Amino acid sequence: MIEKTYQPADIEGRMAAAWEQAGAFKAGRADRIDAEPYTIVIPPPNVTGSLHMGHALNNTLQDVLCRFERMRGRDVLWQPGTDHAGIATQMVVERQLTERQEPGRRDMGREKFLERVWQWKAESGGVIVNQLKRLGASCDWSRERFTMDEGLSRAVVKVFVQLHREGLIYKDKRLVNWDPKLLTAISDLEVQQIEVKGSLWHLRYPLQGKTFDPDDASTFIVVATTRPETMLGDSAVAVNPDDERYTHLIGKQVILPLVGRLIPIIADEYSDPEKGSGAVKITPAHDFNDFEVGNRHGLPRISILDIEGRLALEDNEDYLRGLPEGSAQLVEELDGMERFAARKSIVARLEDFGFLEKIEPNTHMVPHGDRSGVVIEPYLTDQWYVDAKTMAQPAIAAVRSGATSFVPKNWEKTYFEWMENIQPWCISRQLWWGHQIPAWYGPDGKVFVAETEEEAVGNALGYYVEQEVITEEQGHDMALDPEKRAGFITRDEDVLDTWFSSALWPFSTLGWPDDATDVERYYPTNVLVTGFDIIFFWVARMMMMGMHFMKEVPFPTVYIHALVRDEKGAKMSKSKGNVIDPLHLIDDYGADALRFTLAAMAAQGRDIKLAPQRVEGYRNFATKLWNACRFAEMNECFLPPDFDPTQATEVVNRWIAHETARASREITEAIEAYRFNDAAGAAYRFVWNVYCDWYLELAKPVMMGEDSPAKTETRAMVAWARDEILKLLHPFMPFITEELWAVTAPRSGLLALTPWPLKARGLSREQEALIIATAASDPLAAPILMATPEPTGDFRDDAAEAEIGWVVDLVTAVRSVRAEMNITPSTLTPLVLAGASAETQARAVRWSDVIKRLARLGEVSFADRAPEGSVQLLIRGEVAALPLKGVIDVGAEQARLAKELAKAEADIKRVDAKLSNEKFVANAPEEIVEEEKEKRAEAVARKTKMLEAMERLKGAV
RNA sequence: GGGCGCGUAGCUCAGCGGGAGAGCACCUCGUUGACAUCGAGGGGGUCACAGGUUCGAUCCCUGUCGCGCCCACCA
Repeated sequence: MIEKTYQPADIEGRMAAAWEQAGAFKAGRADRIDAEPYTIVIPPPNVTGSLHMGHALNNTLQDVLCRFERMRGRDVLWQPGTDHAGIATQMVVERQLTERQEPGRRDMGREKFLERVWQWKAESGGVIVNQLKRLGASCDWSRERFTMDEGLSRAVVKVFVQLHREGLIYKDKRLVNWDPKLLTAISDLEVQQIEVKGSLWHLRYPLQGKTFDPDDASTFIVVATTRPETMLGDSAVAVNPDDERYTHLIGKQVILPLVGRLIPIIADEYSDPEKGSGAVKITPAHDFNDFEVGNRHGLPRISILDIEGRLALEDNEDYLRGLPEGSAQLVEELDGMERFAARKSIVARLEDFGFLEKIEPNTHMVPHGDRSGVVIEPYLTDQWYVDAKTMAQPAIAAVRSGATSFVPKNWEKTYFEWMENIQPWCISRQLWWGHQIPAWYGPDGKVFVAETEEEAVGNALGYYVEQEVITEEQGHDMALDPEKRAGFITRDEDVLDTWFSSALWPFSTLGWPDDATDVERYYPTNVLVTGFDIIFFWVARMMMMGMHFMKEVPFPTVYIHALVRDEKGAKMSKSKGNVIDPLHLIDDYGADALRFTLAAMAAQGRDIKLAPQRVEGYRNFATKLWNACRFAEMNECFLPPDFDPTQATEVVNRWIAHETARASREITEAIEAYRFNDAAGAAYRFVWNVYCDWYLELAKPVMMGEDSPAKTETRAMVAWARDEILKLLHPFMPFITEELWAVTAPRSGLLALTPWPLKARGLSREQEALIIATAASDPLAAPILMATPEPTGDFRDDAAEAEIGWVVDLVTAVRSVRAEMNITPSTLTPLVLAGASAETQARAVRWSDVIKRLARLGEVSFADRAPEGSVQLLIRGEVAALPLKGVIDVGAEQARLAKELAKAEADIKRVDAKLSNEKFVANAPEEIVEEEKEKRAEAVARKTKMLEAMERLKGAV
């Protein structure tokens, strides 16, 4: 029994439980052991995450594909899991500690802190998973993984060690993007360039050997900078070798103001005569470009900041080296000063001594940490890097060759652009939460990388024994006792970038490197579904790692979907307060409505501007479906087990079978091509505008009538088409369809596991017959293929389409004219078919009940000519007349006819213009020309009928 | 500075070489036996602008204007 009203919240919980209980989404089910696998790995959401609109879209699309392929009999593995999200998670837990006024991370110590994070994960890490379940995601939840699982951690270590051995991971001291708030290095991708209104300070650097005079430009050189505080670390001034203003100064020295250090004026192409003063200060330790210049000229790197971005001058050997007497005072005054305060202070001092020439307003891009939001400091440290340039080569080639392709294709350009200009990937992070780098150091800083501590320590001790740093006996003791080697062999404290483990996701989740069984069966995956915002972060890196370790692309297709924005097109963000919470939408309208909305809007573009009203509209669609099923139930529509829709005899039934097959094909082809919006649109139109608006209405008179073979057949067909609809909609609206599936008939299994409409699989008649025959003799395949008897005949029926088309046209035209003429619904108007063909007359008789009901007609009769004073309609070339003498306003009808006539004449004129154009006739394809000729004939006929109608109307006056 | 994309009905968006579509909103009518979360009918668009290609352009090409996004170390 179907409930009277559709209440999503009620059924969603029940259906989710039913799927869970049946193990419906488990990969490798016994009944599919011989089936072809279909694999998708979920883009793992952060454990700290909660479902936002992007997740909702992303997972809806994946779920549509998975449910679709599952119904087509594939062994679907949708691999779920979450990402440990290093920085984000650590921040969450640290915030929690602060809120609870507990000791901070550093006070607590690494081990304790990590315990706390795991504890937090156990308590709160499951939130997003449950939210995905609410959305209806048909993942194999029994296989849920986490990037810091034991198995995945082993994969990380193995990959690190192997890449290190191959020289593709190395340690290097160079400038990194340093986050002075989070106190860690971050990768280029985690840096956001933000436009900032700042200043350009022009500073005077006195030339050595001249007496500095602010009013005498020959005594100094002007450099322009946006970061005056870094001048403390300057080690040169660069000018362009071709810049004639400065050529005479090349090789001379300047005295660094305030500091007193002598630094050279060098010639370097980097200096752009157009920019600033044409002379630029070089600070190799605090600027990426200057670093390069410094390397070219062998300049010292003078780092003047500490990890928190404060001036660090005292005890700073690099800074103090070569400074004149008397510089101690400055060091004392400035040491420990925060960088922006230092900027002010230094500018003030420069101004005091006349070293500041001018300040110009200057808007420029300033790097910010995407997590911390603070200004990133280029900072000189030791970090681990992946040789991304080398690893990118096979990944680029794979896309070039088409082994992997992007949908839509234009994203490949973005991919190539980035991959071909890729920089070394900084993978070490000064955090605690993450995969600790498997590297150990000896007392001289030598690195030992190995998969286990045991191995690394063994190697290290062996080495130091050999080097006679320690005795064999000492080495033996240290090998056995961690305490004894403490301080001698130490492990690298740092952890890896979160994306390092994510890059392995397509194979690490399948058991690599421990167990190859699932890797063999499910790798490579079939498609990756994701947003363009993580092409670089994730897709590119999976391609690199997949190519390197699996020697095969991780996925042949990357489907890039849009980003969800708010109604005005702004990116949703908490700070803007424009976030639409998908869970609220689910509460208000149901998960099915939300899913359908997202699928319907998933046209391949850049972004989706979501208006909540859309969701309401699709909730109404679900209600419509619900009520259509109730209607079938009320009319005792059941599907007999041996029913064959292709063998129907009633025209209306043949017609709906034909239309259903057409819709199935459309939907199937659209999903196969990742045109989710087309698939959803086709389903929507079929269910509402074909099945509900016409088929059920046309079927009503038969179903309300006496029992008859026609009634029996119609009941069966109503049920058959309904079942097909439930199948076709299931990938988009799994909950409501599963519920309706269960309550509309006794079923042997879940809709989620029911075969997709077979005719829609694009198989030939012979192939289908073969499958059906195989299924009959193969018990394993039976549950999949035999659940529904498959049709034996052909669905296509042009005659039925023509006949129902006539009915639809007639009813629509009559309704339209009735509305225009303001005829009240209670007035039943007679219908006279004038000069109707035998075929039309037969149709009119067959459909008399229906057209009377739907068009509010009285008697239906035939005549040679339309009665005088009647409204005359043209239905498929023949006249249908409504004798409304006295009822209608003749003037209005005249106007209506005149309008129709004018339209017909305009049509003729337009077509004639084409057909009389020799070039058109000569150049246009034949079928187009034929089409135009047909149009002309039709328009001429229409014109004739209109003229006649006007004559008849005159007669009435 | 490079790259990508968008400007189609009041709003949100499809379409993309042969007379423009949907949902919502709007107007009129409707308690007809699944559904008022509904039904019937209707109004509303020189498809940003200007050139070009073509027999034919909303669709292809070029340019202009407006908007958005991504990448980039430019003082």
